[in-house]
Amino acid sequence: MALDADSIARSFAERGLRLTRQRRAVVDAVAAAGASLSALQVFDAARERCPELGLTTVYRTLEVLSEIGAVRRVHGPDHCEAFVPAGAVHGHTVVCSSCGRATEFTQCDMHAVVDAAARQTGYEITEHFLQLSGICAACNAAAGAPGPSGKGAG
Amino acid sequence: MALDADSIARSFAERGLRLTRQRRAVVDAVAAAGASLSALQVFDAARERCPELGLTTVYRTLEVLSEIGAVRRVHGPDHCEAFVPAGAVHGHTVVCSSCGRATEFTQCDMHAVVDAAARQTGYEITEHFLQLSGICAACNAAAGAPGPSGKGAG
DNA sequence: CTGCCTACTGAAAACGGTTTTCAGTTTCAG
DNA sequence: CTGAAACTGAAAACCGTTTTCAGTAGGCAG
Ligand SMILES: [Mn+2]
Ligand SMILES: [Mn+2]
Ligand SMILES: [Zn+2]
Ligand SMILES: [Zn+2]
Repeated sequence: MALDADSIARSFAERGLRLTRQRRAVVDAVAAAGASLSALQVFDAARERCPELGLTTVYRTLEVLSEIGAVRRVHGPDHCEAFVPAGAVHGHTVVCSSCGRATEFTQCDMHAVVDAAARQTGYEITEHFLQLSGICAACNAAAGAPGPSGKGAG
Repeated sequence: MALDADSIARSFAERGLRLTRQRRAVVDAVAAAGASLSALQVFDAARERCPELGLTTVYRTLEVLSEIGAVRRVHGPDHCEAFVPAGAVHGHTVVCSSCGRATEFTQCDMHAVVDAAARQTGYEITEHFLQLSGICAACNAAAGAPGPSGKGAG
């Protein structure tokens, strides 16, 4: 289930849920963000579109979006951190350790790794959770040349 | 840094930390567990060896063990969940979705996957967080048909 | 031994993100 | 219109974790 308006609307309808103005604001805020967002950041962003929105509704909506696969959670090494839009049924997230930008990737042929792990541990492996981090193209370019430094986190 | 008594003792000493009875109880509890343990579960297990142990000390000790790489955090799809002993400098965890047993694996040749992700996203990838789940050998055996002939593994 | 310094401790309080409760409000079918 | 069900935000409750604090343990110099 992707994070486009139509799919969302359909998923909500299927569950007997209404796609209210508040919920739309949350969806739009997550979709518009290029980076992963905490619940509070979603709240702040969404309130610019819908000032009377409450934090409670943000949590409730993110929960639904997570259930229908429209957003994915990002885990840091220490904490459960944030949400990112999920565009593909099976996809993973690369997070830029410099600026926080999050991008989805879908080319994850894990057969070799999964086979090796199965052989080593004796488990029958059914799922993989993979999350990469690195430097995004923009940050990489900025690091090599002087110029208008964007938003940096570091 | 592995989770054996000597390495732990050395790492603690290097940091000017004392390896007290309470801390030893925490280390032993994590090391003895075959599954991932939450802080509270560590507390319960460790108190059998050291009844006057406090929860505060468990958190403080797990923090140190995490810093020196003797334990690793396990993330669930929704939550940051638990701690597992870490035996290798670079290793990952397979968690049994049936019994919770956690096993470490080290054969994670991610070159192909990382290259594909880099090509797809334009990121320069520097780290990977990978966590597998599936069914451990014991659970697989128990779930299979009681007869010796009809065992289906996948 | 004594005294001193620092690491360490658990109980209790504080903290902070999340969930629940509650008393309305909105939406929609009939 | 009426009534049912979904939905809402504010406030309270919740709960795992961290901080505070007053005291304890242990190594070491004298
Ligand atoms: Mn994948
Ligand atoms: Mn690896
Ligand atoms: Zn970046
Ligand atoms: Zn199992």
